[in-house]
Amino acid sequence: MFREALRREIRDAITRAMESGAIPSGEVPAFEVEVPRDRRHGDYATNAALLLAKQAGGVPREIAQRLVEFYAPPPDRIARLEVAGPGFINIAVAWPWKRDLVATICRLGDGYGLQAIGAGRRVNVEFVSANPTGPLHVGAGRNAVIGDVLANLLEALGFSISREYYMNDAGQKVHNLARSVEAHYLTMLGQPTPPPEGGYPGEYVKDLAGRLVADDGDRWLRVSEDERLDHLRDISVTAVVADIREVLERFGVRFDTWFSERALIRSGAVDRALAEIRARDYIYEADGKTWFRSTCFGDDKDRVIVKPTGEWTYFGSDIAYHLDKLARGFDLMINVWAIDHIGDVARVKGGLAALGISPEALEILIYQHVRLKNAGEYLRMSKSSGEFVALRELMDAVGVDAARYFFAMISPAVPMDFDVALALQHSQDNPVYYVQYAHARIAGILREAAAAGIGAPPAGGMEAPLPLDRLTDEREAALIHALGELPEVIRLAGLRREPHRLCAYAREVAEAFHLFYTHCRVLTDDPDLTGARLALVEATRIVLRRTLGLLGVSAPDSM
RNA sequence: GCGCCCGUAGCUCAGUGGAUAGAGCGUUGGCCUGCGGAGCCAAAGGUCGUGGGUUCAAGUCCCGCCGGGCGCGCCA
Repeated sequence: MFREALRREIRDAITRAMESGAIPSGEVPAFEVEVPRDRRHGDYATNAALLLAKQAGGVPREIAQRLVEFYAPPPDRIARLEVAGPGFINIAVAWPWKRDLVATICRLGDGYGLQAIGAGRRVNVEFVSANPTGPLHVGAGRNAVIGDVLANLLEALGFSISREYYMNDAGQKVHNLARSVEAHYLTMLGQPTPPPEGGYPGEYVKDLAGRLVADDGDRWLRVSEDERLDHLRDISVTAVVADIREVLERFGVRFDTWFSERALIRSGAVDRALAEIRARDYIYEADGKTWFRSTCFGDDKDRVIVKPTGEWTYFGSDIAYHLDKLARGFDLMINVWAIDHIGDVARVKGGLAALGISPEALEILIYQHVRLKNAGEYLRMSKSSGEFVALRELMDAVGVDAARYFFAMISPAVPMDFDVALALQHSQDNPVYYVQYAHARIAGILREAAAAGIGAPPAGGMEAPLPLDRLTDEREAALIHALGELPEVIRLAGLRREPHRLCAYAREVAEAFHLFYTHCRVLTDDPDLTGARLALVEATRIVLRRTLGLLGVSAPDSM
């Protein structure tokens, strides 16, 4: 809020100073308006003079001094401007401007922080997309939160977002699932059958077979193996997808589109994509296989795109899939992938490049694996080992709010240790409670005010002028400063694809509030002071609820 | 071997080329006579893996090395 205005005004000051010859003219550098680490330096600081000095020569502190003279903002907005250190300009926001922000937030309500940067550009965010061969494990939880929160952020920035799940429901993996169910099915009907090579050992596989026996009895013994496997695959995938969908919904994630790879292949889209790449001469036949010249796009060797059996490799359908997304009108595709797919990034982009599509149309956000720790021991997690911990179990154990907050809290680029024992034993210590507690406290104050007949400020219109000039305390100032950062946090977290910034911010706001709360009583016998502080409390509630909302974490009125 | 990522407090992690590197947990010691103590205050704890380089300024950018993760499938 403050930052946008400061950036604009400093840019104007630079332009005016250049025009008058007070500083060397040239391009306006990409300067920063940042919060100084040491808050005694003021609310904000800019390095504009340092960059100008570097660019056009001159003494940084002198240039800073000139800028200060040309800036000359009205005193009801900036209380102090001073040149400091090597040439920073420190900026202290004046009280009237801070008080304005409180009124603005109360007026905007949940609209506070919304921006128009995206200008309606259509963005497809594809995430989770786990193979439908079994229940989601905890790694999918991290993927889900990163994707969902990023989608929320981009929506707040004015992008038009579609959330998508790509189901790899064709190919060997789902075939193996069908074989695994078949083995149990046959065994249950008196034909002992060992589990297949590459099969899935989980309990859910047996349940699927059991359900089939209950529903259809031995009907599927009396058909051909192909027919049986087709049916088993269909019912298994359907059941697994339903389970995945249910878990994700409980986890607060809803997709606009569940995209089927089988349907894509059946539509002929993959054949068409291949034909187009072939027309551009990036395809050749050798050893009975069809190859893609990925070496033309920086790969270290060419890749098979059609196997000797005539089946597509995953690569063919991947290309067709991304073409399909573009055909649906998206300006940008963002995929959230686990680190083990890092090698595929260049290949898929290469495939798209072969069709003349800019690599910038597809952005792949890589996140590191989640390691589950239990009392210091790392748990092996893979579906084939059968030893994975399901997202459902984790969610049941620590709660949706804690799980989401925890997954969101850590930068995607950093491998994450999730200590199950700790989460189970000390879930009360999870940082999410600190933030939620601040919200609950606020709700308590507003309840109390209402019960005492004190009119809390309405979230919508604030027609009556508030006695905000009664806000004078340094903790009030610090809290307002924190509230002012929401738009910038949303901007950075969204544009840099760094959802974890929201958690750091939520904590900051909660901390500033708790500090305010301990030192500044809200409900007093001074009506004006009470009114002013109630407005600040309401503004804080809006910001906390908004931030938690972007994280998909609840903002409870009581705990 | 090649490619990408990570290395910051005892542990888990923040950190936008900028001023004295920050949180949480854990440890130690304080604070409940009015709105929720799931809170507040204070202390201890760091050669930012390592060696160079660029810069007025490097945890941040570049190069080498060490340690770790993940890839380098006619698996998806």
